[in-house]
Amino acid sequence: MPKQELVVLNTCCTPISEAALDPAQAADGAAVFKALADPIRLRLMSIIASAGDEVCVCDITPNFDVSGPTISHHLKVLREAGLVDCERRGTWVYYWPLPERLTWLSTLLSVPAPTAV
Amino acid sequence: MPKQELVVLNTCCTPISEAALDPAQAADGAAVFKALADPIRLRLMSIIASAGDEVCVCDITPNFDVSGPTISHHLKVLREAGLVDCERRGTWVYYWPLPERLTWLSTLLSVPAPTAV
DNA sequence: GTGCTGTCTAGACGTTCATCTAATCAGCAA
DNA sequence: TTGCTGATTAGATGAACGTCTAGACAGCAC
Repeated sequence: MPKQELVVLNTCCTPISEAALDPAQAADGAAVFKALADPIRLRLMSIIASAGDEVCVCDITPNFDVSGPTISHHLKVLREAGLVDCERRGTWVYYWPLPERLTWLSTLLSVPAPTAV
Repeated sequence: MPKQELVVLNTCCTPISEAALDPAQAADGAAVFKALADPIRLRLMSIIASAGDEVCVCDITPNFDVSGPTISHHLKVLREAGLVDCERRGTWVYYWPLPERLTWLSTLLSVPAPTAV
């Protein structure tokens, strides 16, 4: 696989309900959300993330009604967003999740328990 | 690890790392992520969510380099995604967050274990 | 009423995106 | 080598998106 250009990985870990983002943080976050802002990609991500193991592209594609190249394109978007990674082994290519990214987004959106104010 | 203290509220609340989404769930989720997939909207959301109170549009707009109508358009997108709501009072319009939506997304993306594997 | 301010709506314009087909690359087996 | 399969890349096309200007609307003050 060619080297992929990842968006800035770390930095922001304060929930948006606690502090507003500066423009650069917002750009980073929006870029990752954009990767999840497509029904097919979100479903791809959920399939890979829930597998508990790596998943072969050959097992993914039949679940969708779009062409193989389209799936490949969406997987590339997820890859470039740092949400998944992949490796070719022989004939097949396997994908697995990079959970740090999901955790980061989850933290970003988390809201303190709505207990007493 | 300490159980994540995120409030599980409504409808879809199984993290994608536990179960894959069906197409309908993916479409719902993607629609909300799309609302956050723009730098200006994500920053708007963070300003409103972090305010701890409602925010006047007149206090929001000066923070951005785009025109008033553009801000208005983005606020409408956030509104239609169920992320914020607003009310006109006299001359000014005030926005506040709807935290259930954020909680839902946060839960969706949460990763159960610190991924020891 | 007139005038002013704050916000939203309408329409246009250029860019970005999702999708397809066709072609290419990677690996395996005669 | 040739042939076949799985996956990605390249290029084209139509739809969706972000932004703008101009105009409309809501409310307040005079």
